[in-house]
Amino acid sequence: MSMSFYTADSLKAELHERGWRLTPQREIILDIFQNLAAGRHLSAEELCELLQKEGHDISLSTIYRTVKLMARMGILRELELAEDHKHYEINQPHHHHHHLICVRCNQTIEFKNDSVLKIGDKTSKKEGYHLLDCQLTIHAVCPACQRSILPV
Amino acid sequence: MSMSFYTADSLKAELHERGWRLTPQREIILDIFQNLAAGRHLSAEELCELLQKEGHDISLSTIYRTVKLMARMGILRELELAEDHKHYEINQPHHHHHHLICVRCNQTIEFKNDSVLKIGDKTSKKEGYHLLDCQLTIHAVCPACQRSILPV
DNA sequence: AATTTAAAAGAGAGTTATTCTCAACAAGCT
DNA sequence: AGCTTGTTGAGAATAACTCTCTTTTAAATT
Repeated sequence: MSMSFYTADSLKAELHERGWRLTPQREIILDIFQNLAAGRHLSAEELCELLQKEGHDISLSTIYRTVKLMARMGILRELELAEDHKHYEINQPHHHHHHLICVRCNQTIEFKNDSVLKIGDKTSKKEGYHLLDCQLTIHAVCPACQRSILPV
Repeated sequence: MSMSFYTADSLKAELHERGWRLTPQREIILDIFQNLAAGRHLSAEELCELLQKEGHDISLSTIYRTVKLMARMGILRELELAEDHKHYEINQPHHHHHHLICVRCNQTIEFKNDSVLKIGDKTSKKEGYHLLDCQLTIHAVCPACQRSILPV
């Protein structure tokens, strides 16, 4: 199972294992995600704005590269919500949750379910895979949209 | 729970409920997916090629519109595999399966698990949502990539 | 501490999946 | 048969993301 908390040091160690480097940009981005409210996720654009608001000018290229890197390391979860871009959030088993998405209005509800991670663990182990993240995504129609006559 | 099989007639009925129409294009695309081998999925481009091979010239615009429509109706599942485009497959509870994806080489394994659909059912019911589809996606590192020294 | 070297950042161009626009067409009701 | 309005097709437009290439810099080595 993936680690819960990364410090700058543990990130540095893991990067060095692969011949990579800890840069200020990577440290700052990790910090942003770790201080985000539980369950809050960001798109690349949103992360860029948030960084600028905090006085960090990190290029979009670097942001895209970094979130993808961290997702591949298991530090971040890459979410495919209903919008046309990805979202990222910190990957912490304690706050592990899933998403119920309305395909019409895109309203999204987070929910927890302990069995899911167990299934993910069991399945990846069985195939010899090293688990990074598992997500249950439910596509459905919310109560409001069921009622609406509009063919949205 | 969503229906298993759509005929041209049941598709027509469901479209008409919403003031929509059954067109030859929609009928042909439904037919393609229903005759696809179990578990086989197509991207919009692949679907376009397959249609052409069978002598049906349906524009890419229509293909994109149709698969999205059918996904929103619960007829198709919209899959986010590791590639940079979506895949679609027929949504049949009997053949309901999930995906284990290697984040490094993108190799994907399909697996079944009966609990997942139950969780999806229970969760959507609890929130008053009408279930269309639920997918468990596991991101992991495959055995080969764990062994490889290359930092892919 | 200075040197070295290869990874990473930044800037902006490039790519590509997907959506949008709008005129022409046609499904299905009357 | 005619009418209404949803749908198609063609291509332009959009936007998320990646790539390229030069400059910078982390960090290992001396």
